[in-house]
Amino acid sequence: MKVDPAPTLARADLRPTRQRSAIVDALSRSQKPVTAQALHARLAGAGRGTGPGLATVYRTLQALAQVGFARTFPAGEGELAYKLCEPDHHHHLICERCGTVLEIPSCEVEGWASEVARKRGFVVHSHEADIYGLCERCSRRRPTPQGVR
Amino acid sequence: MKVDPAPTLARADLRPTRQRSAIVDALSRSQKPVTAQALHARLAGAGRGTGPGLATVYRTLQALAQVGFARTFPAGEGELAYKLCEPDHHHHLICERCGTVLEIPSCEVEGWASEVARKRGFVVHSHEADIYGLCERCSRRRPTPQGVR
DNA sequence: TTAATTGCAAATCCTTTGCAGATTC
DNA sequence: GAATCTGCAAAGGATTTGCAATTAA
Repeated sequence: MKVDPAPTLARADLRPTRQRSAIVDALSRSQKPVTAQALHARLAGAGRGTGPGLATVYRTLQALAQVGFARTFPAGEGELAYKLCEPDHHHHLICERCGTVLEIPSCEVEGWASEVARKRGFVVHSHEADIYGLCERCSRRRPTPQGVR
Repeated sequence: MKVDPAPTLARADLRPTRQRSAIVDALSRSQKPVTAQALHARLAGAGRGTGPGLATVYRTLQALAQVGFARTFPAGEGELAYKLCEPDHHHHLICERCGTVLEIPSCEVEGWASEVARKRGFVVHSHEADIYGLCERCSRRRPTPQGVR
């Protein structure tokens, strides 16, 4: 799923600095949500002391999430993991074993949502729907599950 | 929605202490998710210095959530809000203005979920689906929205 | 009597901020 | 040049933990 960081940064109205590009690049290589800490460690390990500072990682992820180019998932205790994604409306298929997240573009939940809401006098603004289970690869193996990291 | 705290604690396999009862009681009176901090403050204010300690509030909420008698919602930055709820499968209608959360017992998302998952080789374990919007009362007024508190 | 529970305060630990210097436009 | 970024280190703030005293079973 690797992607050229430039267009993403441009669309998010962020200057394409070396640090930000590295962050988006690393993020785009991951099928799983990544925490700021993990991303920071990963980038520090790669470029021999040349990775972005932790503060920059946080600031960038936050900026991406704010414009909808990244979504946050709860990870561990009090941590947030980020995953790059399109700002369009979509849902997620989340593997509980390996943490992989797939985007589901189509949405057939609309009807159900508005119907349920109407019955109780609610006006629908939006909805979220995520599916948890095992991805194809994981459902073929047996062993121990892992958390989203 | 007030409820007798005893059965809930019993079902959660927690000894019904004065502190825990107070916590469950306070929680059951709220239609909105409440943070541990807020709950602690609320209980301290009520009983004139006799409220449960902050640590106890955290421990109790955590225990309830673990057995499924409470659900957590993200609140503010890095905070969690808790709401008492049945451990059965259900979804939520969340008012973005006043923060009220209604449980929706019926679920018509099953079919959609398994169909979408099957197409990508996923095995479904569970799913979440929450609807955001305005509750009846709020949709009739205009003014400023409030966050979940 | 024994095991669970509480409170307090100290310790954790993720995340945010202030600011001077470096970059991008 | 002006407006944005970065990095560093110092907060900030919610949550967890250790431990002795208290309470439920």
